Amino acid sequence: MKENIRVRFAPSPTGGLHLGGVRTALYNYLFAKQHGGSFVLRIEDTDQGRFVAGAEQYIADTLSWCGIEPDESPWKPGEFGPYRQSERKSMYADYAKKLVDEGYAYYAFDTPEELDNQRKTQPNFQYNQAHRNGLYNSLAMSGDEVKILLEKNTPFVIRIKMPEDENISFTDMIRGEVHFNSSQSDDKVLLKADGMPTYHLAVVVDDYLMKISHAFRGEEWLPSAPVHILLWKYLFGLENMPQWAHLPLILKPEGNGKLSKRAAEKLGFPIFSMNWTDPRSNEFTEGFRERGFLPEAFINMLAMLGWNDGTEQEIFSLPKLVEKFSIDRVHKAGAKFDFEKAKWFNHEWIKKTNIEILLPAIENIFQQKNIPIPHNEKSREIFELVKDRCTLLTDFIEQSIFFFEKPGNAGLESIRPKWNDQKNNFFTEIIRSYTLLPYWENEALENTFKEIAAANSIKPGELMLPFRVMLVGGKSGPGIFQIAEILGREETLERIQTSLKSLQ
RNA sequence: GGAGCGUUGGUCAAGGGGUUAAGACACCUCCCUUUCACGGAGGAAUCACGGGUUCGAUUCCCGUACGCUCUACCA
Repeated sequence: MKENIRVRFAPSPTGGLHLGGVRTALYNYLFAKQHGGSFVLRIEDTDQGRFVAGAEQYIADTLSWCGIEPDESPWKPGEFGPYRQSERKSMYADYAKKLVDEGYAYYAFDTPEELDNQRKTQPNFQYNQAHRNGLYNSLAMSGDEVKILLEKNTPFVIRIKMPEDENISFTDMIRGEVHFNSSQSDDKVLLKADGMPTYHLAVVVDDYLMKISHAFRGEEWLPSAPVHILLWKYLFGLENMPQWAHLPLILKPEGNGKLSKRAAEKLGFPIFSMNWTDPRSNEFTEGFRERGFLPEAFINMLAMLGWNDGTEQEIFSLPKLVEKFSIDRVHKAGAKFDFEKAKWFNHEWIKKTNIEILLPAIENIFQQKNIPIPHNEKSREIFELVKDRCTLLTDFIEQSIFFFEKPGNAGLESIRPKWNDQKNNFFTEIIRSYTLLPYWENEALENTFKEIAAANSIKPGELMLPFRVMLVGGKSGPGIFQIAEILGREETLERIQTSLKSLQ
């Protein structure tokens, strides 16, 4: 075990941050913090052509929303910068050349078109030991030929020369021993024609230069691990290689396969942490945050997708996760994402979070919808009353809107069929009694209501629903006398009166 | 096609040679509430298949099936 724990998260900004990416970041962070180490954020923006403007900021914002603060990042450089791969460009070519000089890699002059042709004519074509001698590279030609081509500035890539039939194995922190045969992998491109490294070269060089001790990434990287292992062996020595952990994938809920934006869209749930507009297509995607998720619930839900602490506990705060997390309890198998369960986590967090803390987010939601609400004790009281019925932050609107806006007349239609003079008289009398009520308070309201009902020989049950519809406009919600109490005498009486008129 | 990885209810999962195979989400029933939620009680539902090893496999081993990932000058 290395002395200094340094865990890196190296997202590509080409597609923004999906659920899987945030979970990788989270696990990286948990592991680093738990061991008193550093969480290093490095941006893999090697592929300039597909670089998405604004993605970097988006990644920063996401992590910040989740409460995950990197110890080192492009915006908070440590001593191992720069932290943006595009700014590290000059560091890679020398290592690639060194590999060529030592016989571990070679120049390849084949154009992409030529290779495309090979793949068309040979279904399972691979640039590997079986084919490389018949291709246009420095292994298949004389040293003089190579020199001439290089002097003429012929475009080239540098490829790793995969050894023949060599056993490559390493210990994955989640999967244990994993074995590969070197003949299975093709000769991956290390340095592209534009001088930029591919991911394969870049991770290894960057992880070495940044003294990374632990590298966690998605399971999709497992098949290319042997290339990375070899590179470590050739360049820096296996003893300096970070410990690997390949995290299981997050799968889509229906059918099988990796969770994708398409799948999420089809089933109507977010896949991005926050709203995201793709600058290339202008396509807008709603995020978990705007959908009404609490960051605490978001990371809690993510953490539990592939890990648990072995007890029955499911609700964990970030500090608790740091305390309890253990990489060897992470699952090997992928987990299907379940939006219902995600909502359950949010519901639990809303219920346990103090209204004072929730208030800014709630007010924000109302503001987004252009519904003005007063910032006062009464609002707090209202939200406290409806809190337990809200699964998403956005539910606060639906659950409490009638406190802030008068309900329309539409709801009255549902009670009109059973409406009669007897009920009309009852409510007329209610208005009179409520006007005279010394204390406008829940229990007094209920008692009076029942007394008058009894005096008129009507079952209270037949009157409660009409009363509710008059005040709220719908058939559900908190206790109706509690609602009336908060609404206040004036507003309550006015709503009854308006309804009575409408029902004539 | 090849390689790697995986497989406990519909979903997330605990367990890991002998268990009535936890718990959560979702679903159903009942209670609470003169509403709807919340809450409470209960219910239905699972070890992919076939061989070993063993007194005994869901658990260990080997196959098979199925699924996923990768197989780009993308990450």
